[in-house]
Amino acid sequence: MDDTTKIDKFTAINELARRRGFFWNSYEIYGGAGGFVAYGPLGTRLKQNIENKLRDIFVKQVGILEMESPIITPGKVFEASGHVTNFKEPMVECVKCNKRFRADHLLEEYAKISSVDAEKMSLDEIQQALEKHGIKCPDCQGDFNPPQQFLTMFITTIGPYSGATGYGRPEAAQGIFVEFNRLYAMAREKLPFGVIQIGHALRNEISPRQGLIRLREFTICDLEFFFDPEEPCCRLLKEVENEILPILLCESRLKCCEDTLNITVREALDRKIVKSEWQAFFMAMAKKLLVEIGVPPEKQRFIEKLTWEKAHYSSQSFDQEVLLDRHGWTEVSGHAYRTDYDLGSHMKASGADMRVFKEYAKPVETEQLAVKPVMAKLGPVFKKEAGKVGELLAKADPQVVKAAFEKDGFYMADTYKVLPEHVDISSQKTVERGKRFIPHVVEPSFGSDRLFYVALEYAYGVKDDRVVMSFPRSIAPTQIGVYPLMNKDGLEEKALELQKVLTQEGFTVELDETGSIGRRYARADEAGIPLGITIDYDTLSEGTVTIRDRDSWQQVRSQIKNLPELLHKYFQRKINFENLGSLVES
RNA sequence: GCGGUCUUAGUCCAGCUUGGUUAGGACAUCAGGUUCCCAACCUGACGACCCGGGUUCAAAUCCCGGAGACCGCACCA
Repeated sequence: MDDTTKIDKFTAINELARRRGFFWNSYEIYGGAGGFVAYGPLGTRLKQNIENKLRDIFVKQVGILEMESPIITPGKVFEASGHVTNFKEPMVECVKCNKRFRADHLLEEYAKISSVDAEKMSLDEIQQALEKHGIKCPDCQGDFNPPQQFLTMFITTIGPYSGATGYGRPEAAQGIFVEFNRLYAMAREKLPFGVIQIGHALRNEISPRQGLIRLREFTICDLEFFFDPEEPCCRLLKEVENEILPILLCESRLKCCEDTLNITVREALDRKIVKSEWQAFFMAMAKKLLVEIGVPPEKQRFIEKLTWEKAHYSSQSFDQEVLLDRHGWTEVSGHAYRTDYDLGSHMKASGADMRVFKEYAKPVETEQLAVKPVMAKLGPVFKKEAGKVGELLAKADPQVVKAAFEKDGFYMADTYKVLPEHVDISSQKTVERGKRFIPHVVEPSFGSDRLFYVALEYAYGVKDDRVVMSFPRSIAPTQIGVYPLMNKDGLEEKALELQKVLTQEGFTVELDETGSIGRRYARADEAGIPLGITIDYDTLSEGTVTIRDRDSWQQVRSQIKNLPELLHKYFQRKINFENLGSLVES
């Protein structure tokens, strides 16, 4: 990676992206709209490859179930989940300098009202509190306008009636939670299991900036992993326990210290820095994912979220951050321990039972003394009062009743004198086969567009004044370029033939026959094509081709008939470039 | 939302101060020629003044409004 690039990478990449069709701002012909982007041919493939990498890791390797649910969501869902309350921010604006502040933050800071209390306050209450404590604009001491709510969810109407409020989902997670019962059935009613959803989400950001980093419409990858809080052990932990997690802890952050603690997954758990084994597992997997899309471990870290930074549902949160050239440390994934908050909320609001049944290893048999009123005896004695006496006896503590009989020969139920023959005191067996509980959830959540941008930035390099996009071979939007050295003598036909063969083998292949060979290599480098295969006169006479490596610009010579097998191995990372043929001396 | 800087072909930039014929260059793209293993060369083609309004005989240029971009502040569950 070239760290001495002169212009900043954000600018260079945005320019390259527009020129080569990775992505650009949407609606340009109408002047553009902030926070919306379009992906071009190269970008779409790269983004798909990154998302498929995520699928490969989580769906194929870990066995997470994938699902897809609607973006438009009935109001009730986000009322239950707490988003309608929490995605609203009370804001005040200074009449003098027009600066805007979070009203709840002002109350916390200047009136020492806790964030929990501040969140519960209505707009009127906030205004009264601001006046009562004489809070003015911290910048210019000006007065504030009345507080207003800013809702960061997109709101719409479902169907023709204005009563049916719908929201554009700000996360894909709720789409999973609301379908929990069916998904649990798909998982054959066994914990733990996870569900992932990759899809669009909408957040009406106040001012989206920074290109792909903050969008109003973006692709989110939410993975909800459900487990039994009494069995929090992660069966896959062994695979990652020695993986190093670079963590920036709350306590360091509060001291304004940026030093990360580099500890293994095992240590982080032992020292209770990460509370949940599964959360630690997913953090380790997230680190691996980023390495696979081209971000070296030393450019990654996890930052523990401070209490007031955490989402309303989260008990412990870490953000995975990647160091970017212009924006510094930037969040690419969030890891939240959502406990049973979401399922609990939906259960309460919808009335659906979202608990799971857990069978005990052995049924629990409990034997207890029970007082059973013998109504046949009670009736004649207490007449109309018999029912009431029966009730009193049923509620009484059997031990106390028994002791009273032994000591006094009778038991006083309220004012009624009960004799031993009026009741049956015997031990009763109850068998409990299991219990019902709400699973806990850990959630890794990735921003697909950010992963995409990060992949571009880390692939970006300059060699001999040429831009080379060194994507890892597993995510490169185009895998192979095929070039006839010249457009005559049958070289073109041979190239076309090879392209067809390789395409049928399942590779993404591009044929480029215009311009000098050097120009075509340069084009390919910019598009990040890892391998270039050139058809020359020796191809016609000896059946060999040259294969060029994007990053080293080295070439090897290989038999054309061996290509499919060699290339499959290369893209499966079983062999490296040097193994593709014999090195051509330059 | 505020303040600063900015917006001209696919991309990057010049022109604007001082209004005036056909808005200039580089790269990219396409066609033809030539060359043939790292952006060679020649000929040609394609292609732009962010939007709206105003001033003026005349606006890329001056004025007003809007949209968008970047930086800083604020916001980002």
